[in-house]
Amino acid sequence: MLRCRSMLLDAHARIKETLNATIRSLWNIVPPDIALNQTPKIEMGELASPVCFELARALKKPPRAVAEELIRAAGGIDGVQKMEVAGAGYINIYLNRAAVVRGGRIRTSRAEAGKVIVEHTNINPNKAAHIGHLRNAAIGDTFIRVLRHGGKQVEVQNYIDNTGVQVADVIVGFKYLEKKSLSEVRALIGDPKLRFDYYCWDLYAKVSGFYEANDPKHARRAQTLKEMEEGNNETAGMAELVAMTIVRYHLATMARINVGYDLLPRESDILHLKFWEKAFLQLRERNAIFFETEGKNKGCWVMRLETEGHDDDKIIVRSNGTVTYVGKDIAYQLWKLGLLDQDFLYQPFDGNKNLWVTTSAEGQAGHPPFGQGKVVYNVIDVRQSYLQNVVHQGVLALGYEEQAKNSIHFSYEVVALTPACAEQLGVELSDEDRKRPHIEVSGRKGQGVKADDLLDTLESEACKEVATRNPDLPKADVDKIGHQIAVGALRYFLLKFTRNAIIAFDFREALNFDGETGPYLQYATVRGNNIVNKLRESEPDFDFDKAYLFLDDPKLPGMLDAANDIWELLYSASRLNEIAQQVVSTLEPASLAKYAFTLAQRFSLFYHRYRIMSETDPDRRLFYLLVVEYTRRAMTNALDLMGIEVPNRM
RNA sequence: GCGCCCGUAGCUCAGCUGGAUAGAGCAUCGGACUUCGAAUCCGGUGGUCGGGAGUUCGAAUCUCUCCGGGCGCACCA
Repeated sequence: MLRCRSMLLDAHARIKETLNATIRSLWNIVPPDIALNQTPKIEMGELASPVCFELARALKKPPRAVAEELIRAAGGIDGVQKMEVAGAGYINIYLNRAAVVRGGRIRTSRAEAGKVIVEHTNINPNKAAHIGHLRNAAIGDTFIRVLRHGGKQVEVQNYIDNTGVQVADVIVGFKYLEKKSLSEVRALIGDPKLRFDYYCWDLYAKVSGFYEANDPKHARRAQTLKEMEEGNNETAGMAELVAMTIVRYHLATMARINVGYDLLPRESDILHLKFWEKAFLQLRERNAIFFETEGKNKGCWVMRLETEGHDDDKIIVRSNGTVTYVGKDIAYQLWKLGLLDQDFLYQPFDGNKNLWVTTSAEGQAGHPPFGQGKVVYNVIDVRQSYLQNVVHQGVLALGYEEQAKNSIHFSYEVVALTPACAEQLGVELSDEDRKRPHIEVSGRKGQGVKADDLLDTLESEACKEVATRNPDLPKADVDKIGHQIAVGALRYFLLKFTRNAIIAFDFREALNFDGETGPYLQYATVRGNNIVNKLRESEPDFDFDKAYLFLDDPKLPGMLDAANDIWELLYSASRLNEIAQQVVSTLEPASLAKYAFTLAQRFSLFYHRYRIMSETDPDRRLFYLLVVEYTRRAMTNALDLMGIEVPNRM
């Protein structure tokens, strides 16, 4: 039997099992899948199964008659108060309300065997981060929080492509466009008045123009890449310095929105430690790649994809012997899955023992075991589906079917700009462009919203609000709360869209703090906390354990049955684990965001409708307090899973 | 040309493996602060779910087709 960690999920399993067994014994047929849906209204029970519609056909009886018979034969189920026939033949299931609420206080989350590796962020270290990168990080970080909540052991990797074309392009900019030496670049980095990642953002945008005018064949890029790969020269030194400096900016930016990592694997180390050679031997031995002796790909090692013909062959090793990005990614993927006979060396990053970086020079002992993932998630936008598929095929071609299945591309759509927003940022648009639903951001052209700029704006707007609402609050507190609200607004904004929706970014929408936004959820939680704080102030001797003890009070079931609106709130609060599990199985963090919003709405409704502190009936007052405690806890947990903090006040 | 994604209210989006009267937010109109804080709450307006056909007891959801839009398919990453 499945190991469930929630009273509700246990109940689901029991209901399905019972109905399944009853159908089998009653009619001697193989039961269809027992779907459990939500009812339209809480008064109709919590769960509904339409299974009798399907059974009616096989049994040639009306659905309602089938439902009657099935309910009678099923008998009682632990946690279920009653089952009823409803509508044209639904089975409506009414849970034992008190049992659900009592079960909600038990929280077990034992660690599960088998490590999960999640790779996210992966920004090319050649310029400042933009909103697209924030979406990736928000999705990836929320996902790892949900996995950990479910008891999974998770390792977070942020891959650093420090020897790629994008870094090379910025180096070309420094060396040939600005004619700067390594020491001059170093001086630039040391200049406290200058944001080096922003500087590179602009420089990178100029490089395409430079190529057009001076180097149409991109010879300088090729030369730079070659020098970077060889190492031990000024170009390689500059690339290393530039890339790792920008990595530090990226980490600082992500830390602002509560995103962190366990390991930074670097492409340069994959090269120097010859991961590719190990992977190449495997691929060649298993005939996963072929040496092409004729045609357009003559002289290359190619991978044959599942499609017909040879036109779609993917080049893995170029005719000049260099490896493509996909080749290196296959090697990295094999390492993550524990299928490569080779490991990195590791060092703490900037002396931080909680964040490690790979190295090919001198490793340090005492690092955690990295890699060897049982399941690997790669959080990468949908435009890379084709390449991810090639990597997947590579793992499969080596015969690792199980590992290929557990190697998952967590894809999501990009962040674009509304035409109005693009123009606001100075992007020139044609009349055609203005009619389009969105304009793609382009790092190459320097078009886009920088992550830190957006965060700065959000923070200053939030601080303004906090200051006007709390005139006597010290500045340090205003800043702290403003920051928390800004992060709440941003992370919720990035999470509320389902992953295959393109976000058309717009400042007005992103800077909104009303309605379906992070601050709304934070506000509801703060209000809940304030009710408790207020009570502590006015009645210092009040014993809060009494509210929890009320769980076992014989009056609780009656009160729950009498108030459908309150029950709906508590039931909603009880579903967090169920939703978290759904996020993992569907790879859809947006459902957590939507859930948390609905919960906040119900909670807001509750504290408007009921006076808690001034309630004169002592039992009723305890009951309401229990509701506040129970719900604010669920809200806080839900927000935490999204990386959003609850301010002390707002 | 091949492949993937999208089309639901004026706008931005939800709608779980098909299920009961298609939901939110924004915008708009009208109400609610002397009682736990109005970043809130209550109510109104607003939808032939892109068109058509099919499967089904039942379709926004599945299949086909057409229309409209986005993205991918390099000896770039």
